[in-house]
Amino acid sequence: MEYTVQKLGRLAGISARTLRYYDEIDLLKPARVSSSGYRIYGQAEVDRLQQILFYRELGIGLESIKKIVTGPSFDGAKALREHREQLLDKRKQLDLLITNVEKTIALTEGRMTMTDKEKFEGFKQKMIEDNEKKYGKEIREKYGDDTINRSNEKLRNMTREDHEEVTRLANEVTATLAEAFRNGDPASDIAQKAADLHKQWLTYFWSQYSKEAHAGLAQMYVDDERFKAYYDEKQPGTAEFLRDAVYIYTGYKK
Amino acid sequence: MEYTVQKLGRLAGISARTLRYYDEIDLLKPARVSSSGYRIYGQAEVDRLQQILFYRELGIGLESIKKIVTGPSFDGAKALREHREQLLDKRKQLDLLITNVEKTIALTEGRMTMTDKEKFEGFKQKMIEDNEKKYGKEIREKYGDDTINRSNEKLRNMTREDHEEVTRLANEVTATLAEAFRNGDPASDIAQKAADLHKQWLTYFWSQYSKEAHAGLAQMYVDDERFKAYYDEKQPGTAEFLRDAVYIYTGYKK
DNA sequence: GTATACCTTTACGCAACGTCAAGGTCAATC
DNA sequence: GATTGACCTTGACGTTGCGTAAAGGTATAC
Repeated sequence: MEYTVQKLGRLAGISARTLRYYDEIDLLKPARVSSSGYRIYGQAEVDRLQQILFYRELGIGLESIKKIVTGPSFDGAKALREHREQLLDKRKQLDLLITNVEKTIALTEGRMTMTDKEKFEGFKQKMIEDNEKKYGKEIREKYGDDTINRSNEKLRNMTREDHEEVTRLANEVTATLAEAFRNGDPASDIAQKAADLHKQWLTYFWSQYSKEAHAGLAQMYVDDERFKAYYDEKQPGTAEFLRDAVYIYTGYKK
Repeated sequence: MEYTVQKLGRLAGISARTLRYYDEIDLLKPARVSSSGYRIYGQAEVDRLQQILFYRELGIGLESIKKIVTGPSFDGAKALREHREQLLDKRKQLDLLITNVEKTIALTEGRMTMTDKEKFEGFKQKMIEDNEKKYGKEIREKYGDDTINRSNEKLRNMTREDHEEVTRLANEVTATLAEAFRNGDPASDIAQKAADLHKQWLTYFWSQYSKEAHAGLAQMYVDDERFKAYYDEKQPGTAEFLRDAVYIYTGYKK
């Protein structure tokens, strides 16, 4: 059986242009060229094309594929292992990206109702950026990728009701926190209620709540100036107050 | 504070070329141009650049970023949600890729010892390709992505010992199968032992063994000609024989 | 004989810069 | 005041894997 570019293209599910390109870069040459200049492919080329497409589906670059399919003694398995490493790295990055985007969505939506949108537009970006860069890494190192990924799952599966609940909780946290702050005692009932609400809010984003993580996050609120700025915006000292309340709430020693 | 291209680049961790490019595409124009033609950036540009880089880290294209940061009433949250969908799709594809690559590695390595490498080089590719294309899809549809992904986990965590065990098992399967075939009865002890070994081999790739899946796979060995060709290579009829043995082994009705 | 479906080569376009190249500018040092 | 070295400018080509015309020749069916 002999094929012209289009026929072979249809057979393999690729365009004629692709075949011409493969010819151009010496990846797949036609078996012969007809008197009128047509590219004619035979069975051997069909087979080879299948190999090429197989590797291409794995995301390997054409140059590497060329080495794999032309080099007679080339170690295909080694190439695959190397490629696998690259893919795993890529996925790690992608997971991080998704985490960031999802948290960004949650945070912006959750906080849009809490504060003046316009005013915070620029600030929010920076806050979230730093939050994610620093805090995302720390959490991942501490609790492993799995925890984070499960957390992503949770976010992904959030319904509209969940979202409303999160927003409501976020508002309640700020309100309660503000009230407790006027009181002044992080051990007071109202401050502990704020800490508890904060925990509830948190569990919407973390699949596994732990006292240590909660306390750690509270400390981060103080250490990271932009985070701190967010909480302190209405009342300076609120970030520290929340941290103290959470410390007491979680029974975490200072 | 005022910055030239390189200074701002250092501050933000990007190249001067990138800044010139952003100028060129009207994504970030300098505050002013000095008498000698130097680009001079101010605080507003620094802030804007941070926004740009934030979105860029999320993998959003520069054109979209332009819309986000220039459009005054642009719905950033909506853009993020859409972008999230894209990322999730991307990750799905990537997971599939990784699955394929890993299975390919396992299969090629596992079978390299079973047969003449040279001879099968081209054939293997086709077999695996079809196997993956057809069978990967079916399994995914039937058992869901999670099963497959957990299976990936398993493969990812394979140690050298695991690998040797897999290779050993693969050899044992073929040897036992060949012996059983000479016997001729798929219900015989030896044939059932082959089916059992095959199951053991399988569980290295599937996290959740099920009789249905095992039987289904056995049937596929017969239906798919290339798969069939692989098993039948030494002894025609072996694929059917294995299927019959597995059917009996799993108690699956014909 | 002609319609039309196919083939050819040539070449620009895409995303986001990296990387020379050729030449002007700034600040400090001799 | 001249030189030096670090910096700046624009221009333009290269990267990857093709898509998409454009301009023109060919095979096949009616």
